[in-house]
Amino acid sequence: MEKHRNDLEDRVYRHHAEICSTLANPKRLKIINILREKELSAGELLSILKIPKANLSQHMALMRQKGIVSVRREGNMVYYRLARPKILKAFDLMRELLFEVLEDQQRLLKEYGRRKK
Amino acid sequence: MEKHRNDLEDRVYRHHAEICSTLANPKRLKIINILREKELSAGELLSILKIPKANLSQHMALMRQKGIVSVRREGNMVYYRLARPKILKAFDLMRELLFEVLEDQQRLLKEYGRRKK
DNA sequence: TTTGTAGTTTCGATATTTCGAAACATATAA
DNA sequence: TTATATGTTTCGAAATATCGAAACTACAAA
Repeated sequence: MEKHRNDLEDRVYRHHAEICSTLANPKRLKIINILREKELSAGELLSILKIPKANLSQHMALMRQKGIVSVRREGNMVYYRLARPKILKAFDLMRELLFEVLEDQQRLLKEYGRRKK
Repeated sequence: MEKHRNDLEDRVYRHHAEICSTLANPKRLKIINILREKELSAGELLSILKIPKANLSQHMALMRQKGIVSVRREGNMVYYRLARPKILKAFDLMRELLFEVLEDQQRLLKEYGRRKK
């Protein structure tokens, strides 16, 4: 009864970690940022990213499965778009966090340097 | 000259991915959530988490290195705290995103079920 | 039907992450 | 000093993630 709550809590943390993992890859982040403005076909993404199409397809399959992107078929082509606006909020927030950290580290390095070794 | 911009852009995406990776683990997320309210010593975290202390130390070292937590020594003990408020914004936003995705998936399952197989 | 275009899936090799065990470090107490 | 309490680091094994190559699928045009 208490155990169940913990199991549930742990499952939530695992899902939480999974959705973070989905963002934890440079190519996928780049794809998300490219899809920021408008939906694009796989081919259009390929011409921007210059990676093998099998690899793109793998990343897109993962993001589709995790609810990050949605798909629309039109004839031969497959169009991808971000599945929800919050993806971009997450992308932007994580990048802000990154810059905060980098600035802090810069600042620390300078202070340390000022102490003449 | 154009190459350099791309290299820089790719390096930013790699760093961006790294900071996402730091959140992409259930234990670390739990630790972040526990540190939401106040700083805690390693021992206090251990008594909540019930994991081996070497393992906790590994996670804390990683988060320290990535600028997620800060440390304060006091005698024997080491106190950890979140290094910046934006960590919690990120934690909360990612969890909201998770719930949005889960709700969507639930909804899809129901709609699909209504179609009688 | 055959061919071509656009994209996906599977397989196996490599790289990265996670974690327990054991050794190590550091500060306090006896 | 020696012992104890609190953490950390290193090492190697297991689990996960990434990716290229090749086979495969879906649709359209000839």
